[in-house]
Amino acid sequence: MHSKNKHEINPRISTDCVIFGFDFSQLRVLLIEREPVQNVMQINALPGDLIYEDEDLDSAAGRVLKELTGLKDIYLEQVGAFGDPDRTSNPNDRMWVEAVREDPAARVITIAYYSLVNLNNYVPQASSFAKSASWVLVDEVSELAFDHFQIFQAARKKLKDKINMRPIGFNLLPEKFTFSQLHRLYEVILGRELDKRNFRRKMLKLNLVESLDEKQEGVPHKPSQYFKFNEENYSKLLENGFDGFGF
Amino acid sequence: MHSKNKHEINPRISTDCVIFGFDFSQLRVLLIEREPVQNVMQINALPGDLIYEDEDLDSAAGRVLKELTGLKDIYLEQVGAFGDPDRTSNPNDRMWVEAVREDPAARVITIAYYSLVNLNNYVPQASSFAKSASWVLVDEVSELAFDHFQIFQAARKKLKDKINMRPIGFNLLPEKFTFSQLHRLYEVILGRELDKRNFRRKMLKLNLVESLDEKQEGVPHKPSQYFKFNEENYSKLLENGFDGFGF
DNA sequence: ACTCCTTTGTGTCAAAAGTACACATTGCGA
DNA sequence: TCGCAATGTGTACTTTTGACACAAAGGAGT
Repeated sequence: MHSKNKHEINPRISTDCVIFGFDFSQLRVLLIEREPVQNVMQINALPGDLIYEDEDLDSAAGRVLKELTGLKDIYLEQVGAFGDPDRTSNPNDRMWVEAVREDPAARVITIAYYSLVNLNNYVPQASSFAKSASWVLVDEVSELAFDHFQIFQAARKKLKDKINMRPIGFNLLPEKFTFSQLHRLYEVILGRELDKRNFRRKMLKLNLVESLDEKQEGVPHKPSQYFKFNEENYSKLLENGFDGFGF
Repeated sequence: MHSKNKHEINPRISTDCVIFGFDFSQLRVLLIEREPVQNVMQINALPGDLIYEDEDLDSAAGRVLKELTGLKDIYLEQVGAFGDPDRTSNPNDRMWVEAVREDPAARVITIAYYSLVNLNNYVPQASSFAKSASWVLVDEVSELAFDHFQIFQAARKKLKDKINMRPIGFNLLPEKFTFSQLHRLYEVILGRELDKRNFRRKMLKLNLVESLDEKQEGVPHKPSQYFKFNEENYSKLLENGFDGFGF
């Protein structure tokens, strides 16, 4: 008749963060190694941990990320919930959970978040149960703990969809940047080449970047103009419901 | 050092379904009324309930939907996780939870799913703790239980984004349909008018619909041609990575 | 000072897609 | 047979896309 029945579960909720970092040449993702536990093979993992009782999901993700990697004030967006009952089927994962968790048998459902940041602005500092935290090239990510690889892939897809839906955010970009850097960003995320001239034309029409009276210096080639974002136009565009780039 | 600490939570996981139904003139959403509980004001809710221990999230959503409304075999897609700690702050909701749940104080985190179906193919049959289940016009949805209104809005936005990304699925459409019906579908979901001729041109170019040798009968005006979906072309399009309609 | 190297920055043209718009056709019903 | 209501169609114009190549700037090495 209603939900009072023996099937009710008693799960744990965790949150995992997929932080993409871009240094204007390559796309990386922030991974941790966990503190060693006897007999458990070292394997990379997304920064993630159980959430607290009175914490909303978004805050929990921010806190966990900070605790494990030192990164803070990052705008996180939800990827979704992941929670196969056999999420902890890998023996390594199970041993780790048994060593670390109060209730290792409990089922865990995780809410994943992602973000894209300027890699140079964030230097990860491992703490809590993270032994190390570092930026790994996305193309070199292989085995990850639990279902983290699946989560990583989902986040990557979401990032790709997103860049076509909304102009890339300010959080990512340095104060000033060159067009080539912006160009590379799009190529890396979309995973394909974009014609230089067509890219420039399209981007300029959006009026989201404007050129500064400043050029690169000390480069052994024609110096490029620096640009900055126009935050005002960006807000306007978002208000009016931006409908996609279509690169 | 690690996550063995008193903050760990002991939450419940539920799933809520936002099923949009279209009858080729209006867009509706499937809502239930819960069995009355003393002193609890009747209020609409999304069909949703706690999940079982060994159930993956997707299956749980399907099961819950079927239990409450009789609808089954509906392709559900995840909207996301919702779980403000004060989700049950409304007194009505709290009373209802106290009457119905084993552990009414437990925090609940819900994973929301959505779908779009042909309203005429699904006749809801309330059961379990649902007193009634019915299709409500989306524009007439007002107060809902818990954070269901927020979930509903998120799902609606997702649907809108989606229709621009992927051609509308077969699950929705009857065997045969007219172009006007298809046209109306897009208008209703996008919430704006689309030029009839341009819509037809664009849709035909996709090769997803083909005309049957059959016309409407008995209508007091020029009868329209019937069309059907071309499932083969649809699959092909999805494989090749369809990039959006842009209506 | 000259040459080389590397990266920047720019324009055009043809094809495709988008947008706006009006009128004849069909079949029923009165 | 006239009216009504919805279907179905084409064209002209504008905008966007996509492909494509070469001169310009500045440092580095000789």
